[in-house]
Amino acid sequence: MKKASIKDIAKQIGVSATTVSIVLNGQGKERKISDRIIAEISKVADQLNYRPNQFAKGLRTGKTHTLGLIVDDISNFFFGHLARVVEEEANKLGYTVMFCSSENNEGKARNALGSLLEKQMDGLIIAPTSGMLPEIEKLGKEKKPLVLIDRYFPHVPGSYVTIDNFKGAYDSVAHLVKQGYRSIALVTNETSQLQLGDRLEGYTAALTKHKLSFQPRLVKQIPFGSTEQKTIKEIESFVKAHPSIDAILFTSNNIGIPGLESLRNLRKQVPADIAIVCFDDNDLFRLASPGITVVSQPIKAIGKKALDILLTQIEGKQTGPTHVVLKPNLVVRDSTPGKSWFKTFPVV
Amino acid sequence: MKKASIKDIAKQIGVSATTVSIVLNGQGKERKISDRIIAEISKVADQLNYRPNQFAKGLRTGKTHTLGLIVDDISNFFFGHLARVVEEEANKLGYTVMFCSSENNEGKARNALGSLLEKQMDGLIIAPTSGMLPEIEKLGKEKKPLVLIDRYFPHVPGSYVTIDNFKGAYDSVAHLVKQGYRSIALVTNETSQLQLGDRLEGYTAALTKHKLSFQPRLVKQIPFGSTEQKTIKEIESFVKAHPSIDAILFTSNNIGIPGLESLRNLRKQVPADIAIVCFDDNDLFRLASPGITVVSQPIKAIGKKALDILLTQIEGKQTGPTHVVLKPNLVVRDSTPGKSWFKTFPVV
DNA sequence: CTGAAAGCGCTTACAG
DNA sequence: CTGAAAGCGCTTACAG
Repeated sequence: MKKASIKDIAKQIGVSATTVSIVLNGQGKERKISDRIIAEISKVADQLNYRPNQFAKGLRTGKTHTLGLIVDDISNFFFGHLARVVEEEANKLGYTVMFCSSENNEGKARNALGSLLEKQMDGLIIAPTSGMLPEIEKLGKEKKPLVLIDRYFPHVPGSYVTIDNFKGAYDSVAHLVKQGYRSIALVTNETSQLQLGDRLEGYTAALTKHKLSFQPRLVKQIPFGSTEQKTIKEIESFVKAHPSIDAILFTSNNIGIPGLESLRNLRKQVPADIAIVCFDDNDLFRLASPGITVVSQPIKAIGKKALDILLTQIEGKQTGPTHVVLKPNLVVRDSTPGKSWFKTFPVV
Repeated sequence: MKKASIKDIAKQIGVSATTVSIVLNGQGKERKISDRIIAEISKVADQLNYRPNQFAKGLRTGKTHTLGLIVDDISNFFFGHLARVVEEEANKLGYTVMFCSSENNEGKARNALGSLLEKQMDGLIIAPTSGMLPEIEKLGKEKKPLVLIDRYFPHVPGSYVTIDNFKGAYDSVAHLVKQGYRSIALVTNETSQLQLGDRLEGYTAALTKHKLSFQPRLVKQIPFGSTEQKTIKEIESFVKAHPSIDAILFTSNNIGIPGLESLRNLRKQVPADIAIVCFDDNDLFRLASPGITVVSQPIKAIGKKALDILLTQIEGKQTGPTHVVLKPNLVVRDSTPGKSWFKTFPVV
């Protein structure tokens, strides 16, 4: 059984393709096609299991009703959930979305972008890698509907949705200081990526503000693309090398989750030996005991907002770039109980 | 700057669209186009930032090099990681993939399928909902390249990749019995879905085999689509209503993760009060203390195998339906220590 | 060595 | 009330 086309329907009824197209697009009444023909077309379309070819349609109309989303890793909690809300909202509006994972790898990111562009996406939501700068600039010049998420390029015009990363880190450190921790380390991926750079700045600013000196040796950077095993090992040696550390701020799940394993391998107790704060919430952090204190991002709001802005652009109502910076939320749990806690409940 | 087409390139050089098409498809040498023209076409294509319109290409050739994947929920650990390996493998082979979440909701599933079909996917990988039966049958008759994952329809011909769900449940229960548990409950979603039905059968078979009577009241079914809060509440009342329960087998993450919260709300200790086994591994189960014993699925193998089969079909080398049933892996952790454990390390 | 022409499945002025 | 014709951006026999 071959796929039915509009012509097949037309032929079978003895009517023109034009008429079929009009009826199938719901303009039958409006264009005053006779009720008999409308009914017949609908019936035959059903029988033949007709499905419009969106390619042909898109070729003709220039709209594909498909959006592209490039994230670091779709299997990651933050991006997986973000993808989910983008998909859900987009579906409600009649769009479908195509996801790609960049793995923070320039080559993959470029390929993903290229293929989404060739597939004529109506618009793009991108968590860009650093190397994407030229492509993003080019897209801006071509007026391609586009919104960046999670990070952006400060000097490139264009819309984006992020959180206040500086504040997220600042608040975390302030919280740790208040709880009595004094030797606070930062473990992060490459801080060349804007949001991680901002988190580093928030960290140092909070230290300074609280009269704790910023010590570069307490900042550990782990390159993107390191395997999980390698990350675990690196964090282990880092922690071993700095026994003074009493608290760690991890700047993302893909650092913080291996980080927990490192601590376990080292038989360091959380929070008795080391307190923990991590960016981005997930099931593990929420339900583990101890629960992990996190800087939680408003995932739903980020996804919805990004989609909103993108659709405004697609509909041509654009009025210059929109910048949205949402507030992160410090969720305090048992991994940062405060040093006084240990006096009340001494660890055996 | 408007998007450049093949004609724009042709016009600028004063050559035909045919020639440009040939060269851009790398058949320049073969078709003996002069080196000068080849060079010039490549140069201009670059300058104009030419990107072939895959729609037009697909319309003409009938191939889109795009695959569709329908899963329950892309933000779920199992399906997120599955999506990731399918994406990765597909990319290597020059395909991109379009994901949709069905939420185990018939309406959404149907919409997702419809839209993937309209978008002319070359092939489909689907974790089907029960109501999809007629559509799946129809696709089979149309010879659409298709492979089902996670579950299938026993009497519908077609390829699928699953694990041995019966064995997964059977082994879990056998393990629990060996550890000394005697009142083992099953908490699951609707068992009308094949893989869950198989898990229920494995559970009852193992009980019977070990001379423990199967007690229907110890099986709790929670409908798909229940909110997380509702699921938590339902499991709470279930556990409260059956104080004899000393172990629970959860048949999936979206039951087991809320299940952990229920137990925590009830102040039930794992494993001191209740032992736990859950289908599908994830970060939480692996890193929580106690670590949760799981039936782990070989996610990579499932994804790769499904893609393999799909591509064979797409390339027309099909030789009848292929059925792959992979072995699950029982990963024993601290949530099922065995009752003797408590004698050695009494719980305070 | 290169090009004219047809066609993939649609939509859209335009005409009657 | 309905249809013929052109065209979206490509590829592919076919011809010369």
